[in-house]
Amino acid sequence: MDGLTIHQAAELTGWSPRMLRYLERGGLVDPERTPAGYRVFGPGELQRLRTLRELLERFDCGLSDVAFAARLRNEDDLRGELDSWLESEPERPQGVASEDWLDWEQRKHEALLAAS
Amino acid sequence: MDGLTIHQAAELTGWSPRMLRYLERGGLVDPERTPAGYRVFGPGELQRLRTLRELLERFDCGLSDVAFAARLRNEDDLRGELDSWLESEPERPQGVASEDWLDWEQRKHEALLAAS
DNA sequence: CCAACCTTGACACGATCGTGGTAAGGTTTG
DNA sequence: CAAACCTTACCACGATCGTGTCAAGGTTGG
Repeated sequence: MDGLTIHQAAELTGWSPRMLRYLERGGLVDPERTPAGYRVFGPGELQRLRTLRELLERFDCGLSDVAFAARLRNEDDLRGELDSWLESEPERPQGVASEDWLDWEQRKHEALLAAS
Repeated sequence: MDGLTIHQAAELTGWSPRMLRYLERGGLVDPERTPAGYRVFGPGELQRLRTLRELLERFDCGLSDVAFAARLRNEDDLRGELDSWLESEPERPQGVASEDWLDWEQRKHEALLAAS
């Protein structure tokens, strides 16, 4: 057997064995199995696991976010509809905020100061 | 004033006023304001809100998912890294599962039956 | 000026997420 | 065969999400 056990993989990637199983349930990793059902992690999987860790921390996002990004790649209609919905976002006035808005912000600050 | 108040918009879109404010906090909608700070919803925003409802139900996803999709559009490096991570996914054997895996599945069923 | 709106902020509550632990049982190895 | 692994299946717990409700106060229209 030329692969690592779940504990060894955990040791080398920084994940806990518990989390490695959780990641598998979420479809984010998919190790091979021995005939007896033991998970076997190869070098590629180790790299993916380390990179995943780095990704999550660097961009401060959750596993469900990554899982959803995976959905976006696989489900074409979801990606399409979602993309066109986001496309239609009416961008706020690109210049300075409207006088009205400034006015409102200003009043808010006054109110805050008055309250303290 | 040629826009709708938050209650009217709620009535017409199926969202609650509470949720409309929540959606705004999440950056998923961004209504104009009157000088006094009252939200003003235009026809475009109403349409977006209805479409959002439909999206969420049709694809069974959450607001945070949509918000994350928005992040993906705006943050190029996030999209890039995430995409290349997903790209590297070692696809499971495209054909039938390996004999080993089948074997394992079979044993699992036996174990389950034996337990009951 | 008063009723009926609107605003923000807070508390609350069930559901899910990310994690850990532990139990019950199969496997591998010295 | 016993120790040290592995497996799945649970219970638990804090954090966050999606929602409702309520309080305290500003705005507006009859």
